[in-house]
Amino acid sequence: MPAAAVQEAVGVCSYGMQLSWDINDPQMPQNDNPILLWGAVQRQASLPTPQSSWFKSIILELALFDQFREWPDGYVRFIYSSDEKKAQRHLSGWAMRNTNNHNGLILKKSCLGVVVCAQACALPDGSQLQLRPAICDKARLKQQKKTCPNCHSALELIPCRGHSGYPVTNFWRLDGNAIFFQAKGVHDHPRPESKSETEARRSAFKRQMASFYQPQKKRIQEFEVEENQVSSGLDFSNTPLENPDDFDIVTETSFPIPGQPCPSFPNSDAYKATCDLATFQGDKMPPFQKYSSPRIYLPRPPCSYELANPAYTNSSPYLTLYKDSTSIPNDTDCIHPNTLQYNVNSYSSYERSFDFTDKQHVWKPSLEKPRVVERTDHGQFQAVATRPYYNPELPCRYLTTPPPSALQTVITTTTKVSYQAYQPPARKYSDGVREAKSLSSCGYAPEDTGMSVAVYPEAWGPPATVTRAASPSGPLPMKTAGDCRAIRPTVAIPHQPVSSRIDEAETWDACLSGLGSAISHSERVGPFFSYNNEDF
DNA sequence: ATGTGCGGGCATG
DNA sequence: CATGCCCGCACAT
Repeated sequence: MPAAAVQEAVGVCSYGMQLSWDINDPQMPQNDNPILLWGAVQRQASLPTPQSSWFKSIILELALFDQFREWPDGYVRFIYSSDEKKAQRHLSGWAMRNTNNHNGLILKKSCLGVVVCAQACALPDGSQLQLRPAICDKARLKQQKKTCPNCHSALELIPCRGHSGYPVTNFWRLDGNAIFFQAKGVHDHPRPESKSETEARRSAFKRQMASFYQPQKKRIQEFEVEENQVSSGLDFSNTPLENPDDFDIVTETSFPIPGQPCPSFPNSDAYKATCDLATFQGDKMPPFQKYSSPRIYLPRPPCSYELANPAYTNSSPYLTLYKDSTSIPNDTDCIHPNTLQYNVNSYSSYERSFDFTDKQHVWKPSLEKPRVVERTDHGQFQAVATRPYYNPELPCRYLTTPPPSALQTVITTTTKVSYQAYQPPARKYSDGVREAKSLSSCGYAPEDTGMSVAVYPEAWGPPATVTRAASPSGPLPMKTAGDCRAIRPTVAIPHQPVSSRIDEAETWDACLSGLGSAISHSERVGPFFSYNNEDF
């Protein structure tokens, strides 16, 4: 998806965030005049002419719609194209369940949180279990009766209390050719496994098991006899394993070992099947447990990692690996440096936000436990900010402008405590910011896109304040983002030195070539890039 | 079996 | 009245 990558690369925050609207507004902003829009983009961004058609189409797409975000967090708003499949399905990486808001026009979903090991046991790689809560109520109850695949202690559902004590809510609204998305609240828990990951593992698990059971029929029958004696979970410790090698379906590259870069992205059935062993404990399981290798039941790559060397540069295997096309990240979230701030602070965000880098660079397991909530005397859960509260509107070029009044009004009038007043402890905040700064200036967008694009907001040319062009007849005022120099990107190819000073013309050339290479690269590695999508 | 969306109903402030 | 949340139902995957 070149456009998504480019949108992130050029530092465009989000289209939705630059217009003032609220999901409850009777009239949603319209942007139905691409011609005028293009003119505005050209003028305000001082784009060189003529532009190639592909560039124009990308700019238009970027200007008109946001690229889908799988992990929205904070009080954010996006406007997706009504053609966006994931938006049509109201997908989210977070486990969101439908919530009746008695409004047929607006679909409301609330976050279910994340399922963790009640003992917060450390997986062999140092990470911790973060399962996706089942959306269906019955399935979720069933899920909670299971045990941790690692230590067999109980599973615990950490509810989301990120919206003034209530779960984070997401709102979806189809209006014309746009799908409006609005999120309220900041997730106060680790990310669960994404839906696509769950589905991928599930299908892979079935395939793997199908191929496994076929030649092992006789043996499986024997296993099942014993398995029935085991109540639940992955407790196969009492079952025999005649030949462990027979069950070593895990590739050597399936899991990054702490302190050791993972050589390739585990985009294989073996990998997925491995993950299934971790979390699908309710399924019929072959007796793997006896095989002591942690590879057997490790879940997905670690979720609690800290960047061991946040100031690393692109002297890493990055170039080699992306050429190899074996390790392409999938999440288009939070690409631009602005969002790094909270991603770095989010101890669970590394998994996807840095899905690329955490496989190529040395990470260290975080000692931080995922228990981000504790009960208060009132039986409520209280956030114990394992990452600081942040206002996502601020890093998104709203540092000089107040949040949209409409949103503010809605939030303050529909919650018990206004979010402006919410000030959880800002533990590690300064560290996170520092890391973010390091990251944002380290030379390239470190996480995903799988493209060779570097973003240097501070290096953008003459300030060309771009106000997102909306419909001239739009009923709502335009958000004037004073710092929004989004359409004047400086994009570099990764092998270019970060610090090299180039004049403006060269900058623009680099931009174009960078975009071009990005697109060609993204196309080249499409199948890998879409791992986290439904079409992998 | 599970995910998803819809909508009734109830409680709360 | 908005909101949160429970429930059942129908339908899709």
